[in-house]
Amino acid sequence: MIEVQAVTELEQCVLGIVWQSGPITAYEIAKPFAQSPSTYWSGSAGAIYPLVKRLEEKGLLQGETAKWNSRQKRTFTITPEGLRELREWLAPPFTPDVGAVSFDPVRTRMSFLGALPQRQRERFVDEAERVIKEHLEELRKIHAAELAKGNVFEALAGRGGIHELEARLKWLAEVRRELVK
Amino acid sequence: MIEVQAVTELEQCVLGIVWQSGPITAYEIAKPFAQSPSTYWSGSAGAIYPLVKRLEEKGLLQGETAKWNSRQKRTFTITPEGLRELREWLAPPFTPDVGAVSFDPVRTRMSFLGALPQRQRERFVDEAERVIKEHLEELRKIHAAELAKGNVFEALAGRGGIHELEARLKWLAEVRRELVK
DNA sequence: CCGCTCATGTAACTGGTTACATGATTTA
DNA sequence: TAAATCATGTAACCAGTTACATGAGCGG
Repeated sequence: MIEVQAVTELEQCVLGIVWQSGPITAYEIAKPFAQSPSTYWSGSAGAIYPLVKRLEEKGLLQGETAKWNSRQKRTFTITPEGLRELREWLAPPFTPDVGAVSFDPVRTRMSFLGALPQRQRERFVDEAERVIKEHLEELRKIHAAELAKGNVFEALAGRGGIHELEARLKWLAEVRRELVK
Repeated sequence: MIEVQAVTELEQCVLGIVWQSGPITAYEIAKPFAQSPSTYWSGSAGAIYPLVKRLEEKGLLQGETAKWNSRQKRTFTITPEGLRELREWLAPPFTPDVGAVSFDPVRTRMSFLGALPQRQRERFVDEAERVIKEHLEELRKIHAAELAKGNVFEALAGRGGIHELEARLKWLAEVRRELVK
């Protein structure tokens, strides 16, 4: 019986960050999550510090305590097994959910929009458009920055997010036409 | 001090289902989640049964035990407070994350695609396109069914999902062009 | 010297998850 | 009569969350 200790999506993602930016501290790993426009992961210390410890115990990360002025900090590097794990996560075959439609709070609410009176339905669409446009602007700034830094794959990923929000706006425009009809 | 017992997104969603389809059993509430193409919520008994009990305790749902042949089953109806809660969830102002970009496993992986050799990067895009197209086909079928049933808002929501996956395909086509360049 | 950032953790909680258990009803 | 579906729950688990605690280094 093979011991298949599951690696979570966040763990895989951290593996990717360490691959790209290692040696790196847990603090530095957490930062991009905390600052990301996506709210999916908080990037809190309570998530990351135990996580890197776990990955180290699994042999996917290698920790090293370095001195930093008078104090010391712990940096992590990806191991060969970690890189293998990362590549296995990245490369097909994918788990079934990879191609699935994502969770979108606006879409979820849309199903029940009939519970609002007509005027509030239109306000719903207005406000959704507004907040999405705000986020879109932020994504465009980040994307420009990634391009400038030459992070090709980060930039490509960012473009994916932009496409998603643009699609959401296009959809909402359709919804509005349907509502006023 | 006001007792603000938070209602989760899944709870709100269940509230919406009961509003639309009540009186309804916990079993029937769970089914659409379990069958949904989205894997975000499992729709397991372990999620729904305790949840409806919670909502009943909060006074947002009203349970009633009805006889069903020789057995009995418990059906739930939304209360006036439940409807108020539902409308508050639906109507603006939204919580900040509502307009945020969603979690997309393909996009997450894209950031680290540099860890794969060139040929596997192209295979990544191929496979991603393939699985997304599969899901898209399923969404289109469901959308047609919702339209046929006259569920306007369900159909509109479904269209949102279709737009999202179409945007993902458009994005991947761009990525491929970038990769072979 | 004040406040911000860097840095490392722990503690309590929780909203889900999977898996299990049971049994009636319906349908092929 | 066997299999699928309807129906209701519980138990153990767990990967995250928020909040707390601590303290050094640094820029103005």
